[in-house]
Amino acid sequence: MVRRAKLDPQARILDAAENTVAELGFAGASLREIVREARVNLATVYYYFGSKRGLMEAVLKRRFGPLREEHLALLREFEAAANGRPLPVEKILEAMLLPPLRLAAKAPAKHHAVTRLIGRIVTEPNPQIQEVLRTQRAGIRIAFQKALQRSLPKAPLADLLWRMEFVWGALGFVLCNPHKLEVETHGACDLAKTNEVLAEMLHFFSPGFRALARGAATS
Amino acid sequence: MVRRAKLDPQARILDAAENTVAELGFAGASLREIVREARVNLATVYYYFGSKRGLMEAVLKRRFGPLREEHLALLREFEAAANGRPLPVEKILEAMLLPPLRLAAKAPAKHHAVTRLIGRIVTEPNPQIQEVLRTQRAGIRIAFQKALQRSLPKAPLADLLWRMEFVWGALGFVLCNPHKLEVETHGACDLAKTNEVLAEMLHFFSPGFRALARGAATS
DNA sequence: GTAAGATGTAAACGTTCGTTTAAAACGAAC
DNA sequence: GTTCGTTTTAAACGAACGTTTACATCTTAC
Repeated sequence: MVRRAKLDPQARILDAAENTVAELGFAGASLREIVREARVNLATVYYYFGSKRGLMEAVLKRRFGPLREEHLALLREFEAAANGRPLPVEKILEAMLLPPLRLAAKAPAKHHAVTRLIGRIVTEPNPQIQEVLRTQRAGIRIAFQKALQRSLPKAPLADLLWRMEFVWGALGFVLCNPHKLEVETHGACDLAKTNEVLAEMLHFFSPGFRALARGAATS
Repeated sequence: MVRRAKLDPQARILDAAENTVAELGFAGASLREIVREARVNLATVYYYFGSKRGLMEAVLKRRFGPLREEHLALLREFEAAANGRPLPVEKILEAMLLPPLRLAAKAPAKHHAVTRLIGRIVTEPNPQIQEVLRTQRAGIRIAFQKALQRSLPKAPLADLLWRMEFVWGALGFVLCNPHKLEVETHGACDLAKTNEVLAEMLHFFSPGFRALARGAATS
């Protein structure tokens, strides 16, 4: 809390906004609540960010910019190591899942703000926020789709796309409310154990993708 | 629209509230917007539902009550047909997935209100709403967990719980914004084709569960 | 020291929110 | 036709919202 005061007002506002949005959603987070937590004047938000929407965009960009880079970097790293061969689905899945999971684990134990922020976008109703997210994540979806198509050339595109959506959905769901997850499973599911979660997801999703290796699923 | 006027004010309010919540979320949906669409007076909401929260609870209960019944009925039906033998995971998954998917397909083409409502709950920030949902869905989670444990007795509980969360997450995600789904996949993913979606999910998830048949996943 | 530009603040703007009040309109019973 | 309980309505309440304005306070340069 003492160190907080040393940060620029900008950073304090962004942190407070992230926390509040994670807790109350974009519509439910009010500027007055945010500036109270950030210990700045209400007008300061407008000085730095222009409007509530501007602040929310900044909140999202601060997290999704680096996340996007990490996604792409990991994919490129794996592809470089593969020497031109198609990646196994496990590696593609790892590149999809690891960056958000790492972000989740990095967050302080009780404050899953980042995590819940990421999870929240899945169902964000506000069309303006949706648009920001869409542009922020442009390219990511396509990069992974291309990688999967190379890895499973015989798989019908529709099957691949459906399965990608399922993976994103499962990821967003567990990111969204890690505390609820932990409670309802009586501690069996702990999002903080990154490697464990990643392993669970890889073991669960890989067979489903590999079933497509020989072409369309039958029956 | 003409038929709408024949409905009780209660039903009109519930319909309007469902639409508005689906579009704007619980926090974003205002009573004044709802009563405008329902063509009733603002105070009517308080006469029938007591408060905004009461209305929201009624909106949720109207959908989740029958959904819950359908879930349990389907599970019982399959178990009756199995004559005491454990259900194959495909049947359990079908009982999990089919009721919401059917509800989604039943909705009029352009108005995916029910669908998006169900999807929205995944990340609903409001703790009060969360509590309503938790009680509404109590039992469902456990019923499917029990069925899965019977079907895959050697699978570690934690693995089963994780996988169940992934399934719920994937389902919620595709329910949440079917239109976005259709656009971003250029029409390849159409939630209205219930059988197709169900088949995709079954083919994707079953292998992941079956991999647990012989015990814990290794590596 | 002072001028100038960047940064911070207090106070108010108009709007919309959830909620309440008190009275009007209605339908069935006698 | 009057009474009584139910349903509907218009109007207002205080509070909170996003936003703007005008004014203080700093920092830096000359």
